[in-house]
Order: sequence, then C-alpha cells, then structure tokens
Amino acid sequence: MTSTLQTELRQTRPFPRRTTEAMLSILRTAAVLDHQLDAALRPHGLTSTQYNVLRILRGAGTEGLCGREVADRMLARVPDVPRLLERLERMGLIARERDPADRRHVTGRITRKGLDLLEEVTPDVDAVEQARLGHLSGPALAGLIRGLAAIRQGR
Amino acid sequence: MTSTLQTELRQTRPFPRRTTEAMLSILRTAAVLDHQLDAALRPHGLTSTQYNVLRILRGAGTEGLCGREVADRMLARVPDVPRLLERLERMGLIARERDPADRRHVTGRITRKGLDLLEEVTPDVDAVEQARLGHLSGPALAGLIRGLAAIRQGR
DNA sequence: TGACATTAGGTGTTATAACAGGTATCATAT
DNA sequence: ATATGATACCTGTTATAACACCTAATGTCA
Repeated sequence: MTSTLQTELRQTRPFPRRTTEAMLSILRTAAVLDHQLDAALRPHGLTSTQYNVLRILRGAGTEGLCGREVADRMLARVPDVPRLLERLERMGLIARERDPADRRHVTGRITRKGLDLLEEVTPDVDAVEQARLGHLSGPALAGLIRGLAAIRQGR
Repeated sequence: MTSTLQTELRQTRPFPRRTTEAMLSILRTAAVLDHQLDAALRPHGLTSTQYNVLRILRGAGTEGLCGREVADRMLARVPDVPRLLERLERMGLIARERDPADRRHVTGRITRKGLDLLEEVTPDVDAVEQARLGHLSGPALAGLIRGLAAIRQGR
C-alpha cells in the first residue's frame, strides 16, 4: 500500500512506522499551508510572521502587549522580537512606547493602518483556509484538532 | 469551552471557525516538532533541513540524485539547493559529481561519514518521534494521516 | 542600603533563506 | 547546421533568522 505522502515525496520505500508517517505528514502539511499563506500575503507586503504579530496585537486591543508577551503568543518561537517589531513600526503598522510603570517593557500597539491592512488581507487568508480545509467534515476537523493537541502535549 | 491551543497561545477569544483552529493547530504543532527536532540534531551539528537531505540521499543509494530531484523530495520548498549541498559537501557528508551523461546535472551522493552521522543521530530523532507521537492509538494516527493528506490535496 | 538574581530589550555578528538574474548544457525543430 | 527553448545549476545581493553577548530596570534579601 503506497501512501499519499510517499508519492508526494517520491519515496520508494514505505515508512517504517505509522508515527514516522504522521510526523512527516504534519511537517509537510504545515510547509504547504505556510507556503500558501505567504503567497496570499505577499501582494500585501506581509510575511506570515508579521501577519501573526498584527493579529496578536489586534487581539490585545488598545492596551497593547510587550515584546515578551507577543513572543509567547506566536505560533513559532521567534528570537529577535525587537527587530521584528521595529520593522513593523517602520512600516507604520504598529506603534511602540516605553511603559512608564516598568521602563524595561516596550508596549506595542496596532495602528489604524495596521488594522486596515488586516481587514484588507483577511479575505485572501480565509480563501486559503477554505480551499484547504473547507471540504473536511466536522468530525474530521475535531479529530485533527484533538490529535494534534495530544502531540503537542506529548506523553 | 476553551480549546487547548487557545490556552497555549494565551488567546482570550475562541476561534471563529473550526477550520481556523485546525489550521493554526497544524502550524503550531509543526513548529513544536521542528523545534524539538532541531534541538535533538544540534549536538550533532545538523539542522533539520540538512538532516532531511541526508535521509533523501541515503534513500537514493549509490546512484545518488541531482539537485532538482533532492528539491522535489524535500518536506519544505527550499530555493538555493546548490549552496545547501555545497555546505554538506564541505562538511564531508556528501560528495558531488558532474554527471558525464548530462553535464547540466550535478549528482549528489551520501558519503560513509554522512551515513555514520545518520546512524548516530537516529536514536535522538526517534526519541522525539516517540515522545510526541508514541502514545497515540493506531486509529488516531490513521485519522491524522488521512486528514492531513486531504488538506494537502485541497478541494 | 548594597549585592545579587531576574527580566526585558537592545546590539553586533554570522549564517542562511529568499529573490533576481546569468550561464552552460541539452533537446527540438526548422 | 542553426536557432530556439527548456533545464539545471550557479552567483550576487539583500533581508531575515539565529546566536551570543551586553545593558538597563526591577525585585529580593541579607
């Protein structure tokens, strides 16, 4: 029996274990999704990392978040948050301000321009999501979500 | 109901759609796995991309593969395959040779040293796989593999 | 108060990813 | 035989990621 992934990666041998196939399936699927998202965001001048930050800061509202809090909410661990935020500030999408209460913190807030850009980008991102995941049944989605959570949790 | 992912990313709001939660779950889980793999490979001086290339070339045996064929088999699309292979050659893990039949092709082959390194690394990689996926049931793994394939396929 | 640890950012450097061309080789067709 | 196009690789450049180290601000405790 030849698996789909095996064909995609032009492997001649079947995977040694189901766990191996599942792990590679996750990594491969994420790469495909990330590539699709980047392609959807590129015309708007955003990378998927930057898009992620903007969504996080939109969720935080007017209170904003400091760099470490942003890092905690990112999908992937990103070192060098300062320069990431600095780039977004140069683009005018966020504002940064030194917290007067604790001067170690730099609070980031999304700007009007950042909110507008998110609005503009949303349909394209949703289109990717729907094209890839829209045809899955409710139980299939629930199963995926549950299984992936168990993997992140680990034994 | 608060989802696991929502807690992990410190989100205050539930996800708007199940498709959104599933997509972010995939991206998040892949990031966690990739991070674990990188941590396991680092002591051996390999990145996960390089590890992937070595496995591909091991699978190809003594015939080897040209750069484009390697690229086709990678989990993530990687431009700049020439320099990636060049680095592996400098490390002595692969050998490159201009194909005499078609001088456009550069055939890459894994070396003895590369094979030895793969052997050395395997237990650590398998440990990550088992720690994260070892406790899932057979049907759960099968469901994941099937669902993820459907997502890569798209509608 | 003063020493010390902790936390959050910043900075400097290097390596790699990403992108845009450019060149050599081969296949195809006139 | 020559022109054309396609393929595979290489090269130069830029931006970003990754890493290590450093500084400022705060909290803690003798």
